[in-house]
Parts: sequence; C-alpha cells; structure tokens
Amino acid sequence: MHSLTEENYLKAIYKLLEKGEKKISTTAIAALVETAPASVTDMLKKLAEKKLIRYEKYQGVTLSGSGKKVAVDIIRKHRLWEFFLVEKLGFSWDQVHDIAEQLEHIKSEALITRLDHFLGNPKADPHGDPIPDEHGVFHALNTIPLSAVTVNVPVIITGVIDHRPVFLRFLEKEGYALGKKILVKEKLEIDQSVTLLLSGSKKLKHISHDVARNILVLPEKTK
Amino acid sequence: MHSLTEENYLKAIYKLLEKGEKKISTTAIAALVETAPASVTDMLKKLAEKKLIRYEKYQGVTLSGSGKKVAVDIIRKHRLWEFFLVEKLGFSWDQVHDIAEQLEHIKSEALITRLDHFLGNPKADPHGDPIPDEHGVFHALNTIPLSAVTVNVPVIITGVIDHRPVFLRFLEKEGYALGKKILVKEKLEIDQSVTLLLSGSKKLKHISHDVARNILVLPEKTK
DNA sequence: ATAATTATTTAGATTTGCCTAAATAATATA
DNA sequence: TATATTATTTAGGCAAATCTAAATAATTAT
Repeated sequence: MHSLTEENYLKAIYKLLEKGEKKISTTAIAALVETAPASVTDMLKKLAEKKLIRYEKYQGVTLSGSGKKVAVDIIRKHRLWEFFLVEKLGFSWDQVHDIAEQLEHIKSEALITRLDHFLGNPKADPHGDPIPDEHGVFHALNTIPLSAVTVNVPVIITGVIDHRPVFLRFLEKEGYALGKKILVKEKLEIDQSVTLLLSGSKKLKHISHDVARNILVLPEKTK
Repeated sequence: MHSLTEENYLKAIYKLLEKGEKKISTTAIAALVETAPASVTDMLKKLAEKKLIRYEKYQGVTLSGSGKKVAVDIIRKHRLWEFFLVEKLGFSWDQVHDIAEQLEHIKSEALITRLDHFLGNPKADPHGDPIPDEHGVFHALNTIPLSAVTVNVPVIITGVIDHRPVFLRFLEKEGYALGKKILVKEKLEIDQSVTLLLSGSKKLKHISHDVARNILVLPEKTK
C-alpha cells in the first residue's frame, strides 16, 4: 500500500500533467504539496524506485501506468466524497475541498463501491469535474466556457474552472449553480462581457469575460 | 491538534478505563494499540507532557479531563460513522469496524455536526453502543443481558457485548438484529440456556447462556 | 559564448513513532 | 524474607518525511 504522502505527491503530479506539460518540475510539485524542493527530490527517488513515476535527475517527471492509476483513484474518491458532502450533508461548494482531501485517503474499496452506488453513480462532482468510474475512465462531458456560447442558445451550467472559494462564493451569492439554465442575450465586442438571463431570475445579469470563461456550460439538448 | 497515533492511544486508555480498572498498565495499552511496551512508555511521556493523561513511572495511567474529551470525541465519530456505514451504505455489523477506525480520525467539526444531523441524531451505533452527544454526554439506555430477562416479558434487542465479527455474523445468520422483539419462553436451570421466540420467526430458538449474556435487550415499554 | 540567474540535487540534521536489548522496579512464589 | 518472575523503563537505533545550507546543473540574459 502507499502512504498518504505518496498519494498526495502522485495526485499533485497528475494535476500538473492535466494542465498541459509533459514533464513536471520539482518546483511545481513542491508548490502543490507545500514542501521544500529538496524534499520533493527525496520523494521522487522513492516513487521512481517503486515504479510509480518515471524520473531522471534534472529531467522532470511523468507518471507510470501504475502511478496514474493511484492518482486517478484518489481523484475518484475525492470527487465522490465532495459529492456526498454537498448533496447529502448540505455543505456548500466552497467548504468541501479540505474535508474531501482527508476523506480521499480512506482505504477501503468496498466503501467506495457502496458510496458510489448510494450517491447514484454520479458522473461529476459539485464543481462539475468528472468522476472517473471504478476502472479509472472519465466520461467527460462536452462542456464549453460560458464565454464561448452563442447568443440566444439556452445552456445549462455544468461546472467551473476556477475552484477558489472566493469565486465559488461569488457564484453562489449571485444564484449560479450546477443545473441552472442560462440564456446569453448579448456579448459585448469591446470587452467580451456577457449579458444573460439566469433561470429563476427575471433581471438581466452582466458578467465580465473573466467570470464567463470560468463557468462551464452545455447546450440544453445535447446528449 | 493531536496526531492520529496520539488519538489511538487515548482511545485505548479510555476503553481500558471503561472496563473497570482505575490505573491502566503499559502492557494492556501495548496489546490494544499493537505495539511494543517500550513504545508505549515513550508515548505516555509525550501524552503526560501535553497533560492529556496523568502518568507516573511504574504507577499506571489515567486520563485527564482533556484527554478524556479527546477520547470520547473519537468514540463519537467512530460510532456515527459505523451508523452511517450500516444504515446508509448497507454494510453489515461485522464489516464496519475497520473502516470506522479510519474515518474516526477525519478532522472537521462541521462534518460531524452535519453527519449527526443527516443520520437523525442517532443515540446508539449498529452494535447498540451509545453515541455520545456533541458535549461528550452518553445517554445510556437501561439495557440488560438477554440471559437476565424474565420469562414471558417481551423485550427488544438493543445491542451486543461481544463485538467479534464471528459473533456478529452468527447473530445475523440466525436473524437477530437491533430492534427485533424477543419473548423468552423458558430458562433451563441446568445450564442457563434460553428458549425464545424471535419476531418474524414462528419456530422456537434455543441459545446457550454464553450467547444470551452477550445480547443486550430492553423491556418493550420502558422509557 | 560567457556570465548571471534559477532550478535541482546532495549532505547533514530533525521529528515522530517505532524497535530490540539491557537495566531496573514491582510482584509473586517458595 | 529471599528469590524468581513479570512489568516497566532506559538506551541506542532505525525509517519516513521533512528541513536548511551548500553544491551542481540547466537556463536565460548579456
């Protein structure tokens, strides 16, 4: 079995790989796991010995097959717990991350199988991030940022890109939530800001391009 | 905050105190936390320094007020999670202990408050053990062992003393469960064995004194 | 291309929790 | 009560994960 710390390193590397780059730097990992770069080097050696990563001095890191599996499994657990915390316990978007960060390390396959079933095998967590299935497969939705939506085509909120509590609290306060309908009425050339109608509210809302590109949506009818 | 290990030591000491003795021995703790006595001595010094226990060389240990609080809190969490695992996720009696042992160390007061509420503020876990409230108060029931029940007085199963999986699986197989009604028809002088009717079944059941004294019951009407 | 800067690794220590072996105290037995 | 046994503690070490400071490699800028 892997230690909690090892799991956190693998998760960090996975997240960095997800963001684009092919080779991950020691410093980037250090920032994510909140530790000194020297400590990261130590851990990378250890993970490489266990064949969880591919690592050569000064050359950066990638995940091996088994390392990726561990990382995806942690992410699956994290997102299932987040879903539980929001849907069953009534937490709000911005409160669940730290708790899920602890729960994701509980070791019991039976627990996750049953939790998944109890929750109705959800496909996405409360932020709209996809939840991989038990084989580690993501059933990704075809979401696009709200900033890219065509005027007068109804869409549904399916997720967010920015996960910072401050952003999530802003959305919540303004009435945005997963599943809500949006109709974009106008996109301003000058600053790409968006004027829209949010289901449940009659008043037009105006949001900046910066906010719009952090909200993910799906055209209403799409399968 | 206390480490997971510290919490487990405090829980072990609490459990031993619960079983009667006033002063707890190093060896007894070592057996419960599955470690060498010498390691226990180390930890006792540490806990004493933090004022979580009262400890003097060769004289055994008791919990301080704050130590007891930590222990009871862990027990509260453990039992709430057990309740969750059985009632919501459908685990059976004998499967939940190890998982709850991990979950009990998750640190979030809000989580436990909400979980407690979600579960309907249960007063006892799936084994019938009382769940302390948020102030650490146990609302103990007036249970008696089935072996002490008067003939022809209907009682309800409220708990067990023996927690071993093997015993729990036996009960489950035989149809005994929390909340089931029992009517004792006869107690044999010779070996104190019990003949009874279990609600749901028409056939008389016979159990040994040893089994009967490990099943806790409550007279049907009692408040 | 050389120098300066930044990133990474090595070296040596620290902390936590654990171990074994040896020493000492407490308890039980003869 | 003296001795044997058992329990507990001390001493010295180990492994995991971390740290700081120093050394080295890679990158960027001149």
